[in-house]
Amino acid sequence: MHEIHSANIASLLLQVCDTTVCCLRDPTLTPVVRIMILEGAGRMSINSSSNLLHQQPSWTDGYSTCNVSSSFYGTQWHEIHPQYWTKFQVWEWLQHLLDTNQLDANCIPFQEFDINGEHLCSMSLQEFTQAAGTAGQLLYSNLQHLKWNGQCGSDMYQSHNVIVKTEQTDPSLMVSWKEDNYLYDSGYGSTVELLDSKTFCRAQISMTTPSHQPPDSSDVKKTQDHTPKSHTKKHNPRGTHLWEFIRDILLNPEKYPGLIKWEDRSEGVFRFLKSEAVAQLWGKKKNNSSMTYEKLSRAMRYYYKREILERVDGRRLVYKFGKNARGWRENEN
DNA sequence: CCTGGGTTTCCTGCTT
DNA sequence: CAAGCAGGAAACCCAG
Repeated sequence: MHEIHSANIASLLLQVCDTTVCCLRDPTLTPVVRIMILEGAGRMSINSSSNLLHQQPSWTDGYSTCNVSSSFYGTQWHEIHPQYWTKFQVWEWLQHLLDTNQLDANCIPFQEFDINGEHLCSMSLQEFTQAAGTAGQLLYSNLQHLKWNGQCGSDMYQSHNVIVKTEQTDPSLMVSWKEDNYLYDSGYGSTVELLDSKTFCRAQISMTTPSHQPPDSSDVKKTQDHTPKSHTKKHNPRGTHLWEFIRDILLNPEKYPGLIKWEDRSEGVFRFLKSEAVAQLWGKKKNNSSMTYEKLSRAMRYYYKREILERVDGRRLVYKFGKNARGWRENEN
């Protein structure tokens, strides 16, 4: 594996070319110039077998304040220009868009995006629409923003530029649904209403250009009147929930291979391979060095009652996602 | 300050 | 015997 974490990348680049890093940290540089610098760094890369795509330094310090937890500890997609994303980072970006907009996993066919950042950046709006339907517009718009602004504005990923109209007409039903499905709050500062996957699949998405969006007079504002501050976020005190953390490991096996594996992908059955390592990773995420699998598993067992997990009798270290766990299916319908 | 959600910690007893 | 499971109880943290 060519896993190189951001800290390693920074030190690597410092060794290779201090000036490159310094240049990249210059906030006055435009993304285009940063790309040129990166390309230069790529030409002077350490050895030809190293994968340049894994050696990108931060391309904007602005991202450092962005609390994006969908990719947890490695080089994060938002730290580098989309042009240099790996396939995995493309998927992370897609996942983040799903999370922040509370979209359902089946709204974006990940298999259509088994491509790297370079390929992604070359795609036209039409190609995005072909690949991802109505969600393609969202992807395209967001990518353009990333390509040319590279800002991690608190709302740039989110719904201020998306109108979602559903067929769900009974407000009481919607309220009921929201009460029953509070679980999938990713904690990313999502500003959209929670959407049932089935509801969303019938949804219409229409796009407006963020830069042309009047701040207070649009339908969008009426439909999605949730600035990050005003949004009444469901409780998620410490970022990603444990079950989401577990799910993300399962969905990103290349990131942390050999920790957890699917036993039955379609049924959502999975098994801990390195239980203590997962616990330590979870503890690291929570700044809790004393986390153990025993404690983690207690938290896991609490999910049974909430039907986020189902019991798997007689099998050690085996769990199964329940009906309230979302985002783990390959094709959620 | 209070409350509730989501853990975290500790524990006992049981099973593999 | 160790490791894991089950679940009660209480504490803790944090956002609303």
